[in-house]
Amino acid sequence: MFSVDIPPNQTIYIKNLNEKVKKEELKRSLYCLFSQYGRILDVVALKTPKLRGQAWVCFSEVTAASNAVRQMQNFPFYDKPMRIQYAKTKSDCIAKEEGSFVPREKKKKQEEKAERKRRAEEAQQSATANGAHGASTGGAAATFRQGPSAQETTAPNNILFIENLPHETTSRMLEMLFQQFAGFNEVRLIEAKPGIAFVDFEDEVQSSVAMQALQGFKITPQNPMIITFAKK
DNA sequence: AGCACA
Repeated sequence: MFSVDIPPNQTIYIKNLNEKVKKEELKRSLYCLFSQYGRILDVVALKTPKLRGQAWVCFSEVTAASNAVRQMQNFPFYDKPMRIQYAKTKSDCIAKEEGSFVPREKKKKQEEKAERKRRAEEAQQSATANGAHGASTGGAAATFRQGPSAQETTAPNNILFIENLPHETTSRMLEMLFQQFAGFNEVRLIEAKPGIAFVDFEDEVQSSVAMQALQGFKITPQNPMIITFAKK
């Protein structure tokens, strides 16, 4: 029942992604988010009906994938907790690095499988009028730590207030994290007060997107960042 | 829920 029965893989499979996010942005955000665990070789996301809301992130090391699976499990990403497993098969980009890549066409079995699946789905669709069991357990939420919901007490602002940063944080590092979001302007570290920063966006909608996406992001395992709107 | 590589 648990996803543990999938053997470790250099590639992680992520589902329950927010389907409203555009593909390119999604890939960039995932890249940025997961690059803390190791070198990323590729990020794959498709918007086809069967594959939207899912993505694959290919690491150069299995250990990186393992850490990502554990530590980013249920991470709130664009408002939805990510569900992460190892991928079931080897990614093409990995096979290419190993030199074991075979352009897909020798794989008749998979094609047959796919067609059988397709037929089964068609048959099901004709009989599908129901089918929704909301089993979203907010249960194991202790696997990641999120900042307090102080954003409820502060009005939206185009400026974000970041705290709980490791003291070694540089503005370069924060830029790498935040510049992927539309409307990003600049990062300001406060030398007098290490551990906090301000991040400017064009408007509060864009700052909100970044806040949601990076809330709880850990630059080090001990430092989930707490993001709130700056006070006016 | 859904495991691909356009």
